[in-house]
Amino acid sequence: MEDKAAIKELLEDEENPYDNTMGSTLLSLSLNNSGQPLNQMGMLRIKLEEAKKENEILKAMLNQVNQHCTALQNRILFEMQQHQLFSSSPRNDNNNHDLQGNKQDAEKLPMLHTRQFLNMGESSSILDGNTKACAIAENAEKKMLGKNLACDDNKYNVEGEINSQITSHEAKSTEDQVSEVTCRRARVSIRARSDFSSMFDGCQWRKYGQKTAKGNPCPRAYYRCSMGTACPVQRCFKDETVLITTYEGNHNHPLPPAARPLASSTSAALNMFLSGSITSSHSSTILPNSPLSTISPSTAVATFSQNATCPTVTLDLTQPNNNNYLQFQSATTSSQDHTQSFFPLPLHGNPQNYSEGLMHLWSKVPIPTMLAPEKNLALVDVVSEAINKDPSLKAALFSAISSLTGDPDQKDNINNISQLHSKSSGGYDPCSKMPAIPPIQPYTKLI
DNA sequence: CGTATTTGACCCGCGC
DNA sequence: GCGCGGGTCAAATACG
Repeated sequence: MEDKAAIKELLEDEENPYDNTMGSTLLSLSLNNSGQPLNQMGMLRIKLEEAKKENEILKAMLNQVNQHCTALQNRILFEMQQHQLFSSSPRNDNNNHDLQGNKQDAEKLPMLHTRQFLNMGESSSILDGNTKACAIAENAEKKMLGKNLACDDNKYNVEGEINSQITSHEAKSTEDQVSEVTCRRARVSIRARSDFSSMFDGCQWRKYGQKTAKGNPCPRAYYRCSMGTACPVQRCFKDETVLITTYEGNHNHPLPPAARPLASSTSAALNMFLSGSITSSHSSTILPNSPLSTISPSTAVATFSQNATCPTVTLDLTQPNNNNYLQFQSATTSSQDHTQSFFPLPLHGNPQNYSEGLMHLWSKVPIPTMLAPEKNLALVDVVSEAINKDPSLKAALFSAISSLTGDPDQKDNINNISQLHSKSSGGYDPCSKMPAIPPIQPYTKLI
């Protein structure tokens, strides 16, 4: 019994890496079991190893589930859009080729941002706060790709990979490393009209400063994500008539459902940009089979800028839009150190979980009833109503989900979702639709 | 009383 | 080298 209790205690410590009591536990074991310390210690070590392996397996399973979830969200969105194109456009036959391509594109996209999401709890905690490691890894990546990309700590999935990048780089000259230390994390900037002084995106933010930028009467507020201990993600608001929200860094904790879609969309854009899919040399649409090829150009643009310090994606949602995609144009400015690219990017995620801020994104979806900004949240109801009214759409969704998950019960889930929102089609109540946010962990000040 | 926000001071990178 | 401005710190204050 005593051994079992000791093993249990050890396993509990293993499950809670932040509880640094392992040393004292081992010490007490060696004292309490002085009669047969070696045998029992050996057994405990074996069981500890087994527990570690099981933990790794569970982590991998969790990652896989997350990946499927994101892929599913994209697939649903794509199927809905495909259905809309087929039902509304007289040129359906001519678009088949495009749509096939779009399907492929839509299936590729989850790979990008899902990878970034999975990285959040793994690589960012290693790299964040270690600018040198970031710069070193970045340089190795630059060499590998042969492109002059800015720093992106999102690309390094495992610690071993990071270490190998660092090791391979150690032969570099010191002055190169110094020049790379100035590299900063990639940023995503979102411009949206809002009556609110901040943007509800599903995360908890703690304000730590405010400055009045020169030439701008409106102050700029600085926030840090307070959902995880020392989460490196930061953002600032430029509180104008158009709310500008800039994000920097990666979360080092699991995101709440409401925060995933927005982060997913923006990270996908960043990944496309940083992986070299978009360069300043592009002068036309990168995804030739995108729905954009059949739709007139949109005026909602996302600007990719790669200045001297960090790459930035700016999603401008202040312009009227007429399709499901943000229009990323591709252009090169006259400035040598500031190139811009524009690119079509599908919006990801489940509108059910979208918060107010993300509804600015969804307000750009070309659904006639979504014209009034104050009715942005009604999109959820519109979608659910569409699912309810159109059996073919529901069947398409079911087919898409089943093909991904192999779970026939997903049909019930679709029904549940659509029924849920058909019931809530009354007044607009942002609070009631705000997703549940996990308890906030105590704020830890960054050093 | 604990937590969040405010706000002036400070640090540091960058341009001239 | 110096000044400017963006970003951060931390004490004071507000709030629940």
